Amino acid sequence: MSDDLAARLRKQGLRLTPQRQLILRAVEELGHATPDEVLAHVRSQVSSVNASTVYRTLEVLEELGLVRHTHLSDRAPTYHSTREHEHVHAVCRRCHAVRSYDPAVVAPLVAALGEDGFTVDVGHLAIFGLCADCASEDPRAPGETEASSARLRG
Amino acid sequence: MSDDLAARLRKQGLRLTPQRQLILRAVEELGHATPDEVLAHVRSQVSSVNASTVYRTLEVLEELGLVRHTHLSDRAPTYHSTREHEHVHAVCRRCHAVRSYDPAVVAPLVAALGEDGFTVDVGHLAIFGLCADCASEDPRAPGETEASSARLRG
DNA sequence: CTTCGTGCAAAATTTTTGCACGTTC
DNA sequence: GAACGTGCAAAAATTTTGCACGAAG
Repeated sequence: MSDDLAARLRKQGLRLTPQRQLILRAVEELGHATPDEVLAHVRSQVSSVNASTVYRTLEVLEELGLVRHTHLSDRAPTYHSTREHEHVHAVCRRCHAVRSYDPAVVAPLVAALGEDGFTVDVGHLAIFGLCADCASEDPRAPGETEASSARLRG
Repeated sequence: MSDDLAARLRKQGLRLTPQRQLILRAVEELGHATPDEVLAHVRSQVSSVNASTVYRTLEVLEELGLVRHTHLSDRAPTYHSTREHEHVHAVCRRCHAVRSYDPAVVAPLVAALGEDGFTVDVGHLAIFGLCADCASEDPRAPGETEASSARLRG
């Protein structure tokens, strides 16, 4: 974990700093978090950490292979630790719940595109749709988007 | 097509305007385009179209079901026409080429999550990875991100 | 003529960048 | 002590919003 961070940084001639440790830990603790959320989390522990440091650090951590990002919303990217087992994300458009699935669910997909020479980045996959709860609660016509439902609600 | 637009607009009490026609046509002609690209395309034909109109119109068109968006890059969303057959997008991290696949490739995935009550929005799916050309041209260690390769290159 | 849509300008977000200073190795 | 990292402030880039005027039905 943190040893991992220190080791990987050293191997690249980069330095171990409190910010880098805090930001990595924040990602691990939050599970899935946007740069903004990471910043807030880190700041709740230490006051003076800058947004630009978060952006720069998340980039470094991703290069080191310690975190990854996916797009779990139409907005900011969300980062997660690579210490978790690799997983596929499914996001409910309605309630925004995120469920993780075993990569096995996309094995056939990986195989199919693989025959075409395409190597799927499974960890980056974000699958949007409607979760069981939301589907039963309040069925809507298919094809509706988050935007449209927001507008119809508003 | 445009008739479709007129009809759907009318049904919602919305109005048919030249901007809406142009923007829809731009999306159809471009295949996959960001709001910015749509704006540029429209402006190449008619001078005075505003960015905010593009944003607002893409939202309306999506509500009408005439266009959809996915996230084919880490940045802006990209819109495509729903007149095309529904398809799954695979984007190469390296060369940014976008290939469309038949939804059949994700049928097992849809089935798997379906058993869990999750309804997959196939049209929104964006699969990242490495295409055949790029994989053979210049193999890299697995786990590398676009950011890291950019940095290593830079 | 009534309602809706657009352009414009300003604001709000989110992310990036340059630079001087402080820290790590 | 040399190189790297951070905070800060400013700049970019992207998207949203309020409003008055023009256009569609």
